[in-house]
Amino acid sequence: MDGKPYIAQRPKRADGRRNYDAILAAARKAFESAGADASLEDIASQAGVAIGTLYRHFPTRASLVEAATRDGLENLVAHAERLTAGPDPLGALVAWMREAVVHFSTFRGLVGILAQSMYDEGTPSHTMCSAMHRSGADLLRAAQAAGRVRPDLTPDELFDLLSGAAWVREQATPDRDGSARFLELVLEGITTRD
Amino acid sequence: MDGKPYIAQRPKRADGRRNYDAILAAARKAFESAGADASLEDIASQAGVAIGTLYRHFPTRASLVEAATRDGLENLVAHAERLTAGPDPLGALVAWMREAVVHFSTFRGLVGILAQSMYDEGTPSHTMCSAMHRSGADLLRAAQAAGRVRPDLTPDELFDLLSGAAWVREQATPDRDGSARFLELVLEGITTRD
DNA sequence: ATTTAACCTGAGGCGACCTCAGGATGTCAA
DNA sequence: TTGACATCCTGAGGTCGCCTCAGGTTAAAT
Repeated sequence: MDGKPYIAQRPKRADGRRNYDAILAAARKAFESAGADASLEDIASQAGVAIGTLYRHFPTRASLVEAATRDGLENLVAHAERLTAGPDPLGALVAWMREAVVHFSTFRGLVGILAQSMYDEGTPSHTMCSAMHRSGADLLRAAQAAGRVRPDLTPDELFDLLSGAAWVREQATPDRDGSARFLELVLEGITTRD
Repeated sequence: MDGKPYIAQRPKRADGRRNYDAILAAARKAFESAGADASLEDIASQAGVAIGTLYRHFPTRASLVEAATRDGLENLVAHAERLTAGPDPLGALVAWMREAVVHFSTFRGLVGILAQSMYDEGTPSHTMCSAMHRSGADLLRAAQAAGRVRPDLTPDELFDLLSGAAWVREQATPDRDGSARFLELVLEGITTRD
């Protein structure tokens, strides 16, 4: 039905690159303070650019979100690769899960977009989500092979748990952030008894 | 600063009541199919009423959501009271949790509103949320007293877990609903070892 | 029948989204 | 240096949803 999902790529011309970067910086700031549904017109004007220019580089809101979060998620995947095949599979999985929850809740509304993208190809973030899925699955498999995590837990279920934790974190206020405890309780449920 | 939160109450005049009910019915339908951010103008026109009439009865979206979900949540609270002091505290808690997750995810976006209302007085749904909080806390306390649930779990944490499960359910597609498994894993984490 | 408080209407201002025709400009090759 | 052109930028304007309010209508009480 549709073509491949649009992935924003840095433009060739100097002014294009400048504006692309300015928009991305403004978007990161705006998303962080106003959530994923921040005003695109605000972002454009904050970047010192007309609204049409923003749409030129990022035809959809999802493509802008993808570009704004790509680096962080790439780091997450890279970190997973560094952790894989370490001496402590359970510790690696747990550390990675904690980190993932933080990245998933970079700003309000992100985790919903990622959860959507995880199983919906044709979404800008789908590529990165798939990579994360693989990373998480690898770490999970290793921890299961070591007998430290219940063997019937699937990667999909792992991501449901991570997403839930990230969502709770998203809802948190400065005085009330239950996400750390949330993850702790979840870990209690998925690790095997000593 | 502000007065008490607005709680929609059925109006006195016959035409007022008629419209109030029609709006509520239209809202329930719209929320179910389009989520909590359904168009209020659509709801009004679906109810055969001008937009001003909708705003007369429900000055804010939150007040309409509250009215649309009050019955269901009242049932949930009533059910909790029926379950309290039964012979099987853990079974009661688990049954109630399952039911709560279903109610929290009646439509897309609801659980976020409820999570917000839980700790924010001055919100239409706060009253009902507090009642639920008490209900859940009672069931939790009973299960803990029976030694079936870890004693360090607080009601706030219980609601974080429930909200997380409901959010996962909200994201689910017909072919992929991990919320039941989510709850199962969570229960594994909060129940005491046999 | 009169009165009146409750109720209803819908035009209109606002902000956000998104498109597109027309103009500006960097880049590259000659 | 100078075209030539593809890339890029602009911002007016159509659409939609939110919300208000001045003016008209009506149920219900006396």
